[in-house]
Amino acid sequence: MPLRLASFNVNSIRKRAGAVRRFLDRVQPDLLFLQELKCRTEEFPAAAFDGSGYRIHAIGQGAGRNGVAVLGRIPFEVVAEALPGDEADAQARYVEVAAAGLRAAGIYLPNGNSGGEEGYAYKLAWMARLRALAAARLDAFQPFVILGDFNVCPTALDLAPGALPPTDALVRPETRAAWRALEHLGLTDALRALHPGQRLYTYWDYGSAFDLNAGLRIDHALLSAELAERLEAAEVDVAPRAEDSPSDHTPLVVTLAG
DNA sequence: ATGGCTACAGCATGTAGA
Repeated sequence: MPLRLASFNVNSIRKRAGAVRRFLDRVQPDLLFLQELKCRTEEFPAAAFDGSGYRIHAIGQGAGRNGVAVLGRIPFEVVAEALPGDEADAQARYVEVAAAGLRAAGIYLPNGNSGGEEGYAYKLAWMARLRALAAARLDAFQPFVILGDFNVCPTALDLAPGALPPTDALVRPETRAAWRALEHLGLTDALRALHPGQRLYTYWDYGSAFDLNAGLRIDHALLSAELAERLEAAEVDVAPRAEDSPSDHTPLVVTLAG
């Protein structure tokens, strides 16, 4: 049986519970990682998933910020609710599970455009901690995937021309260098590996950006070598972005051979 | 290169997103 993993930044789960339920019913991922819940853990609209066959583990945050979750139709064990070395960080940006013989980390990487240079430094520090974690997993030969909203356009191919200024935290040279440092540990960018040279986006700003296809590729799945060898498919599922009242992101779906 | 969106807290706008 292939294993299907998905990631979806929902921009408020309370607004998008219906969209997520439709996605689950249609695509049937084994594990789905959500970002930007924008609610407290106890406010997660779990009732919308009654009868779906999915178990939910949400890590919310107050003040309508951040928040991640994992929904699984296969057994999974939550092994971390914060990026290791980051436990004191109150921001809900990380969830890691053990399932189907692998480790999967769902992330909501800091945007880095707010809070001035301090805010940007937080993003780079977070990326450095993520790299240290990935290095430890790879050193242990642990089948490992990191997926989620990375808030990084890795190359010029990953954003519509002119969509962002070169000073934006999503494309700054230091951001891209930190992404490459992750890749160079031996991780495979699943979507890019199967679609080299193609302009594929996972985010379109509200307004006219979707109609103009002026998007960004900022949601990613990075695979360890064991999982890269099993990579069968990686697709952007654009359908949820075309619905009424959508998230500004749309799901990324990765299929691994069983 | 933002906020012309959108969401949230909370009740007037400010913050954040990317």
